[in-house]
Amino acid sequence: MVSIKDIAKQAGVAISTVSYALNGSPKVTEETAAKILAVAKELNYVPNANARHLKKRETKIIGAFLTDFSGSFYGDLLQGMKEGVNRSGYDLVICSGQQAHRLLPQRFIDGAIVLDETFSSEELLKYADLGHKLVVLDRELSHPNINQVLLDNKAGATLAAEYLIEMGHRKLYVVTGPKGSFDSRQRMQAVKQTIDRTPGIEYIEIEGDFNKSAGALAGLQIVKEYTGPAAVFCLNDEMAIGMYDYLSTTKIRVGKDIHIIGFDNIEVSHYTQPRLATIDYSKRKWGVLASEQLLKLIRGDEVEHERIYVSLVRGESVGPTG
Amino acid sequence: MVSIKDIAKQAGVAISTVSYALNGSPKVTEETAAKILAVAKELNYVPNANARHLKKRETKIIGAFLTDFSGSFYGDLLQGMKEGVNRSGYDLVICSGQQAHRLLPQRFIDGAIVLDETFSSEELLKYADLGHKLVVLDRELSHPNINQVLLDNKAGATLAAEYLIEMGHRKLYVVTGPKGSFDSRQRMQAVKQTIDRTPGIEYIEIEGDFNKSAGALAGLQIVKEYTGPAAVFCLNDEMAIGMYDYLSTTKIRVGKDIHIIGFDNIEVSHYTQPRLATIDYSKRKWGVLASEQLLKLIRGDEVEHERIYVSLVRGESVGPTG
DNA sequence: TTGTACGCGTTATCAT
DNA sequence: ATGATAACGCGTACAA
Repeated sequence: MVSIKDIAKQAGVAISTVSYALNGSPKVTEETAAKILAVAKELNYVPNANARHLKKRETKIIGAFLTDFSGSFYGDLLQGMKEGVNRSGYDLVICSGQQAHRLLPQRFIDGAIVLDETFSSEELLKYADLGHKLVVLDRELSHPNINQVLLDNKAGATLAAEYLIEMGHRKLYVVTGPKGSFDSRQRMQAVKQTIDRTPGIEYIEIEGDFNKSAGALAGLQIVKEYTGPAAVFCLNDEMAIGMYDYLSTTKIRVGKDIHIIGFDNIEVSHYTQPRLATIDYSKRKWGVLASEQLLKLIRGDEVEHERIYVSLVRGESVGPTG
Repeated sequence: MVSIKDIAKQAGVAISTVSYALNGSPKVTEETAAKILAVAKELNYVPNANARHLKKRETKIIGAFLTDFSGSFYGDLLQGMKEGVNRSGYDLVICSGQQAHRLLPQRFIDGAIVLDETFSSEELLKYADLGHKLVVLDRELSHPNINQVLLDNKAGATLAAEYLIEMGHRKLYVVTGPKGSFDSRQRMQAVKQTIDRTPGIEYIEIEGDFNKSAGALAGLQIVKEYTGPAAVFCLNDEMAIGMYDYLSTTKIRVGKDIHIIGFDNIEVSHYTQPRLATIDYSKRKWGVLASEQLLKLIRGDEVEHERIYVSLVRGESVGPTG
């Protein structure tokens, strides 16, 4: 590997001169700088990031931590994050799994955006205490080194529940996310509040986990106890899709016998028959905002928690009470 | 930040002793080692990866380069890669975009898996020349530091074309990928060879780019010149989905008037009505194999190019000639 | 066990 | 005003 030392030798100047020249410092003559640049190119010089980062104590890299890489959920979100960090000369890398956590404390990245239920809050707080900067998208955490950019779950869930009620439904299932999920908890709360405001609603809760299979299982249960039209709020689209899958093996028809609404407006939802009603929000903006907040934290700017607004997408998966 | 120097001071030993102890070297008494470990924990010591990597000249991190983060295409593939690298104590990070290329030459990662048409072969060869290890999933490149793990495009495309012909179709459209795409080229070649073996096939090529919009445009063209049943081989599922989208706005029915087969068996395809016929392969295995090959390259083991086998998935999107 | 050179780039300080 | 010298960041591993 060629280092600045090699360049210095070749160009007949001091090591520091090479460093200054490569960094465009005005401390070097244009002439000398040009010569050094030429030599560097000739030797195929590439700076060793590890050496630079060791000295500068920053890497200009941001990490995004996800539970897994599956589903079409993350595309736009990550795209947004990348846009946000690139704009400020940072790079984005996506990581997943317990093992990869080390990248943060070992200073491999300058900060992290976390959307990973399995990343414990204790661990996050520990890192924050050590001075690492974090943005969380899936929980509430109070710490000067942590910023939150959360979905407006309550608004979304309220919209969904009101929509079902508006369409005349009086028997209302909710298929929840996993026990520990912040998003799930918030959405459930909002549903309950909405129902409390409307007399005569029958409310049944089915525990899910945000995966397709949970939706299928919930579908099975609902069909088993089927007595007449029912409405279901799957707390995310993934589970709604799972429920479609299961129902397609029965004679129960979505939008007629069972009315379903989801949350997230993932891409697959566009292709379901009938079109799944759901709650939409801009995943790209979410990503951009999250990365901007993180960079502010890193720069030491003032930051306040942010919220991502949502809207209702109607679909034929919810019809009037039959 | 606390460094081994702080630990050494606190524990009353030499810096090198600390380093040995932390790395579990037998050169240190169990007693001393225990004490040092205790001090390290007490001080919340975390090694600085940059310093270690600077010295060891390796990072134990592998990078996967993708064109973008969109679509449900990558999930299993990345999961497979992660499994593969984790098994050997490496971590995986996902990168996208021109900017992020720097991670490789700057030695931020020990090697890269590339599935990104926009990453030029010249650039890849340049890095390979500089000694960096690469696995490519989307092109053929001959270099001792580069290994290929490619789809068996020819087998897949042949299966697809033969399926359409078998079902009685004699007018055959192919919607291609972008001009530079290796996969697209290989698939087209195989289709042509298959057609050449069967007399009386009408063959029409429509240029696409592997995106949904190209499929929609191709659909438009096909409908415009529609005279009777036609079969279409979209060289990936994404475009097939785009074509479905467009056709759903017309009175042309998939599987009756137009018969469509795709390639990739992405998740969305399962939810199309009618079910899209396509070419399937294990994306997870592809990822595992790619990472294994890269690690072999890094270790300096012998490696040969690998191939991922494919199979036909029948679907109601292809019916008999009407 | 310990002292120390080393990996490589940055930058403050000093000499010309 | 230019540019050279050297300390520094932190962990590793050889020599003593």
